[in-house]
Amino acid sequence: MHMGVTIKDVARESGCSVTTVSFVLNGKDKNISNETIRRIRQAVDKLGYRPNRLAVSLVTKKTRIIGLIIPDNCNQFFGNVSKVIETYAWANNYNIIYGNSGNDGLRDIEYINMFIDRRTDGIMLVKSSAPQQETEEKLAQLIAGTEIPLVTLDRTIAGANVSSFSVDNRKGGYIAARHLLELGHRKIGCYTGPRNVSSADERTEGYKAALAEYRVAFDPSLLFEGDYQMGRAHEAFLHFRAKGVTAVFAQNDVMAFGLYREMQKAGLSIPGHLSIVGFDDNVMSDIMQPPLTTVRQPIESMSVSAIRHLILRIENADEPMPAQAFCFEPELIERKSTTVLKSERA
Amino acid sequence: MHMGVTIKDVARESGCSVTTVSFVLNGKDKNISNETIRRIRQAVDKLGYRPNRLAVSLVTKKTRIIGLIIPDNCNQFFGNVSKVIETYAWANNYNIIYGNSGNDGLRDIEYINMFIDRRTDGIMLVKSSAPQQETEEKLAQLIAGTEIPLVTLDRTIAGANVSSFSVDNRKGGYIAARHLLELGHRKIGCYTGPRNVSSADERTEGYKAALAEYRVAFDPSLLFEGDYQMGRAHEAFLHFRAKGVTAVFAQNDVMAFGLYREMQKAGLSIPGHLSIVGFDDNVMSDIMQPPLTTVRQPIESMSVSAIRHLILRIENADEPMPAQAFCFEPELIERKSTTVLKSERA
DNA sequence: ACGAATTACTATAACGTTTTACTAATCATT
DNA sequence: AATGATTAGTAAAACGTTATAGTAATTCGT
Repeated sequence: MHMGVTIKDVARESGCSVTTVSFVLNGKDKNISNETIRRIRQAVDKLGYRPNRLAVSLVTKKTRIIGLIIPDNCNQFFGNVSKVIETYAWANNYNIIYGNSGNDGLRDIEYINMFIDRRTDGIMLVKSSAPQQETEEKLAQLIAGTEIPLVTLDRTIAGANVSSFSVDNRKGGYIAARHLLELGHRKIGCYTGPRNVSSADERTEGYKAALAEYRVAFDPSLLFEGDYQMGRAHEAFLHFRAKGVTAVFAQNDVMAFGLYREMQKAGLSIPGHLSIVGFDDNVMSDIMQPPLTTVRQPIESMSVSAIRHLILRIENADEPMPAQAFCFEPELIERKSTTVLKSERA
Repeated sequence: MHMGVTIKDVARESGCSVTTVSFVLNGKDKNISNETIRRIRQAVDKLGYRPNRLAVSLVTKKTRIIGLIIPDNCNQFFGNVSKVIETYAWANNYNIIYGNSGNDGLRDIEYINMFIDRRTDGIMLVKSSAPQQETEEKLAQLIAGTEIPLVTLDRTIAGANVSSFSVDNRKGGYIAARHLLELGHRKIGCYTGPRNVSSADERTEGYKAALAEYRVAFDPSLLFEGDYQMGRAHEAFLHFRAKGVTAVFAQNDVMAFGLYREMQKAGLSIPGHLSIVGFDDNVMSDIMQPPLTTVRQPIESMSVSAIRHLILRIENADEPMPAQAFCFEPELIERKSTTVLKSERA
């Protein structure tokens, strides 16, 4: 019970050396008599001894801690990622130290340094958006310079040799836009994530590809740069109204919800006045009025694959595995927020 | 740059003892000549030395890690709590190891033991619901037996002498029910959180108090026990329909959203056919159609107070502070999901 | 000019484990 | 009866820091 019980106390209580105690506690008891084992276990129970993990880590050079960086735990998507990762880690005897970067690239770097200082066994990074060129380079350098296994999730780092796990964003953008095109829309707004964030850029690429396939000229003024949050929804709404679009592809559900709010305030109906397709398949998207048509990311399997891979790398540090980009299939979930274009605009 | 740089290397490089290096690195350099300081800093830079936090913690007996337990990071409310806590901790040079208990009381205990083993400086606990009597007692015992400062957030532990931070749930339940009563409703369903979870029980208490004040007899069959998630929404909906209630107080927003979904599926309107008031003021509640009337919890200030208090306790471990229950004011946010009772039922 | 105080350091014990290399006793083999 | 293998342990070094108690040289007060 008492806090400061050390292995020495157990040794004293059971009348043998700390070496022996350590051996039986770690299952290396081939050469220890049953009687001694019994005495030691008894002493452990009596004193309520639990090994100090700091001391263990110091000598074994393994902490069984994984560092996790996400932009913002309030965001459903990242909250979900974080939960899946922690749960899988826990089941495999790892714990998670986590940090919110707030989409500040410098924070990514600070957290990674902290993880290095704390000797975490691995790092799982969901990179911040809004990266300055310089910061991004520093990040890549920092990663290259450490031996701690690191994998990225959702967003990739330009010019870093690490394994990444993300949905096929290009394809996701493509199927979102194609869906709208098939419904007859031609003036399709694109409410993007932050520029220079791989996921957003790729979704925009896919959007363009679909336009091209349908021989619709790409009009850059139909893009509106968001931040994957709801903050700029009002400006986005104004912009799209001014441009007279009949549909918009919002690059995540949260921004789509922002548009819902603005449409409602303005007394406009979805999909009557505007068709909307989102991205993520947020839990709320099915409950919204109307239910949101969206591109589903397989968050759970992506996250599990990522953490499983990371642990694999940690535990097989000897055999070199080349960095790989793991790509997951997006899926269009058709609900009620999109409809065929009416010939006369509302 | 190289990983295994230790303080000894710095000592060698700068031509002085490790003691001296340690002193200047920790600002205890009153008695160190400027020249030596300069040489040491230079060596540190050259070698890219960063102290091993495990070793530091082992000797200082401080990890600057705080353990956080929440039921489920996917839940907006807990996700928000977790983010606020981590951000405040980070700003004060603490890091967070966190765990999802999945509302399993045994996990709470396992996590706490892990935190003890890892010598976290403090523990912030959002207790799991669904506690068995026995588990709850074990938890209280475990907490009583450790010297690590611990505070609870949102939910309190029966019979444990720890500081708690939560909204005045009783009052919250009261104002929710009173609002409905003022609108003329008399058959008011109560979609509760899990029984034996303090927050839920107290909200129900408040609901009863309001009924009493309006001289409406309390009917236990108007309660339906939920789990703060959306899972049982369908049964809840059926139950309330069968009972012919004209309004329901859902003890959190997520369950209210579940009701939204069911109402919509059934082609029924809110608040036309049913008035609903939620609890939490989830970010989505303003965006739902209709916007949800709900009882706001001041999540941010609750969480900040809790973590601030925890850190205070950690850093003033000597002066004994008695356990206190900190209570925060709920606030009714009136939106569009409630309306006056029409004399003829829909 | 002498002891006391100050300055600029350092050797070493601790923190709580794991692990390597060793010992001493018993057992089996020829 | 001597040799080798096995059994049942232990002493001590190592992990990378901090912190205590010290030393030797200089400065100061009177």
